[in-house]
Amino acid sequence: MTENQTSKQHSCAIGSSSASCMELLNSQELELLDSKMVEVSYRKGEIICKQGAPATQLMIVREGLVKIYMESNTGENLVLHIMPEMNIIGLSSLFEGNNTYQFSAQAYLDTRIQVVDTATFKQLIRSNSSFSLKVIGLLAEYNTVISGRFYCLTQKQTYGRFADVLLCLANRIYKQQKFPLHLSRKELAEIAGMSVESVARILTRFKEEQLIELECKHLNILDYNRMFEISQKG
Amino acid sequence: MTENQTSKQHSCAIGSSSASCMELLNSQELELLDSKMVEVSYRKGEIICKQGAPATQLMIVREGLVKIYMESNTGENLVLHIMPEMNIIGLSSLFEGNNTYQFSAQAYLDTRIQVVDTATFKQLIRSNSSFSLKVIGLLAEYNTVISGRFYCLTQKQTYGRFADVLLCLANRIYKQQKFPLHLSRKELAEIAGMSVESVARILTRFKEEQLIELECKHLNILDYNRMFEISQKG
DNA sequence: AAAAAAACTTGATCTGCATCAAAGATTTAT
DNA sequence: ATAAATCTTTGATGCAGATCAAGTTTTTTT
Repeated sequence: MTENQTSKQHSCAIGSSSASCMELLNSQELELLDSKMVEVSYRKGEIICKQGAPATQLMIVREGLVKIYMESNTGENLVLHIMPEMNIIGLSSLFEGNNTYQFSAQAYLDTRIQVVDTATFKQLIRSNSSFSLKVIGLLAEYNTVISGRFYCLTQKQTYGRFADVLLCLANRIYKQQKFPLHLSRKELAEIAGMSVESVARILTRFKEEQLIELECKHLNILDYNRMFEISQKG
Repeated sequence: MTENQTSKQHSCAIGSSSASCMELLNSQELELLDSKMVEVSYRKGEIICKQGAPATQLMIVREGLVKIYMESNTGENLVLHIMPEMNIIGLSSLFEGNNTYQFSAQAYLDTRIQVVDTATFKQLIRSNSSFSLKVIGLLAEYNTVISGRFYCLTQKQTYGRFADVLLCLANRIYKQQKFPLHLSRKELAEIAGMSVESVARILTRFKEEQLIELECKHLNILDYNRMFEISQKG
């Protein structure tokens, strides 16, 4: 009996692929890229790009962790995506008639970014079909990530969404069941799309039920299976 | 004084671009495509592809209107996207490790679809860089559409979302302020992400306030500006 | 044309979660 | 070390919108 496919959705904001598309470029193309590219470093918390600004360049994350989010009039942000290294910010402005960023980006950690103008990037796409195919793959993956989050934040309720976030941190970022919880309650709330108070309540509940252990800023998922179950049930 | 960029978001499920990427193919490539392609017709309401099924092919919408949605265990669907002709279903399965569709597709109207296998499609991407760039543009646009909907369905409340839907129908589909309302309340509810009862209540309210007129299945937006305002305020 | 089924409307109730409020813990500044 | 500021927890309240229920209209079937 196969599990219902629809239950596989999770709100993890991080994609699973990792290979860089840059390694598909030949030396000549790399040279072009190098000559056009600028490297910029951001400190934790700094804004990398701003919703509404002209989208003339792409930003390649070389190191760090970046939050891609939409700002709302109410000051509450919607996190679309979290990007570790080897991801590209701004691919969606490669479509005609999209001359401004529809999102902002902020560094979660100290982050190193390579900036290229869209024209150069398009030139690389034209000249190298493997590169182009890889970019399509990346965009396709971003689509999948956002759709998954869309589903979870609209269909699951708070406990399921929060379980998702914990599993995402464990699986995609730290790759172990015990990990340091650098993110504040506010940041967790933002990712899970809920209020800070809800996060606090859910955490205490999870502790009570011995699903997790939380000491000296380290979170340990004690019962992975039940956590997974909660994330699935919604 | 420029308007806040964030207020420009709308939950319209339909993109704005229209040009086909097929017209960028040369005669040889078109020949290859023709030899590999199969055309299938679907009646209104029929399922075109199913979430969880192996994603081995792409479907080009040549005529009609298609709903792209995610199914949930509760039977409530999440509409990701509505595609008129010249759109491609399944581009997001062009990413490695994505071997099943993460969505279902259903014909809103009688629809004509051209089916191509992913391998052939990838071959075309490799051989024709303009085509490839256009595909990237399409994917980027889909990203934008889904992000916009994601924002609206999570940040706006029912009246704003419903105003969005009416404006989307008027602007993107019928291209006039008075249009036939073929969609049932249930379908409208699904698109706007709310219950059927809420749709009914909002419609009567809009009629009371003389924002719209609804007679013999034709909806007329009487006060476009206020409708727009409502959609913005959320 | 009558009966059955489906779609729509309207009011009443319920509920998940946000918001408000206030106390306790931790971090930062002095 | 002490004070100030920020973050976190916990309880109380409020509300948007879902669900429930029952009646009305429209469509489909026979």
